Amino acid sequence: MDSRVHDILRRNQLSVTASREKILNLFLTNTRALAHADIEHKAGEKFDRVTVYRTLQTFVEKGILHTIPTPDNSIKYALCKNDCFEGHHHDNHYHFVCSVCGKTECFEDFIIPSVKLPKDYIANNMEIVVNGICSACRKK
Amino acid sequence: MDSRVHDILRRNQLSVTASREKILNLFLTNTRALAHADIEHKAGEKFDRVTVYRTLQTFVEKGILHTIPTPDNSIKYALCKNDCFEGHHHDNHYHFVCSVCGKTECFEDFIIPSVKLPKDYIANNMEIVVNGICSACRKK
DNA sequence: GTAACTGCAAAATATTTGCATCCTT
DNA sequence: AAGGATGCAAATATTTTGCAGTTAC
Repeated sequence: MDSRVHDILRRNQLSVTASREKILNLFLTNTRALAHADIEHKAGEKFDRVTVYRTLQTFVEKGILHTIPTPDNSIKYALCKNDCFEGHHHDNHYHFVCSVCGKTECFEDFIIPSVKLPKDYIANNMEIVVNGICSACRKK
Repeated sequence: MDSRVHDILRRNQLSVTASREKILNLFLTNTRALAHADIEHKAGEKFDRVTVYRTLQTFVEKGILHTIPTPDNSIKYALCKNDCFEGHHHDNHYHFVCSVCGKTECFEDFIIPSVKLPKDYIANNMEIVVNGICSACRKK
């Protein structure tokens, strides 16, 4: 169990329960984004379907996780970085989905260029999903 | 009925049926993107749910429509521009979703900056969804 | 006439809600 | 002890599949 699990839950005024600890730990020990099914059917674990729904929803509301829209329109979840706590999302990041293995990753260290909008439009945030082939699949 | 409807269907080797004509016409006479429910419950029309699913899928496969992932993870569909025929998507466009009225639009006339990827990653295309307030809602 | 498309029924999936019980604080 | 979280059952909602009848070409 990752040592940050407990702190993150307390920091967000969430009671520390077994399900929350295990699910949050999955994200902390995993670089890729996870879908509901990835969590529910995780080997060796038996999470109740409803608990997974509710836990993910709670984490998103608290800003611990954020959702990623994928090309096939399934929902994936990924950890927000530190800046995301308190609901203030740090939106200068984008997502990469590998079309071969399906791995979804969240990159923060790359400049996101601003986009021009038509007159009188206001942009609040921007979601960028890049599709391609990850380094591991490219080398196969 | 928009005069382009017939041409577009023939151009994509699709037989011209009433449902396809009506659904395609909705997109041609509408600047916003439409969700499955928008079409099925369209006033004055009674489309069979299954026919809508199949028609949308066919249009996406043919490259007539493309899907837009929205923040609430519902699927919306929008017309591809001419360049998209034959399955060659013209991906230099992005989508705007108004957080007030929910209107989803497809903009093509704005430069999309390239994004740097980690070493050995290959980008095939990029999906950009901008959230904000459209001009109509801003003026209210 | 033939192949493709539609619409109905039904199956399969996915998501939400209610509630009694259990756990955290 | 009190409030919140869980897990089961059941209600809803969504999407897919099968198939007989209909339509386009």
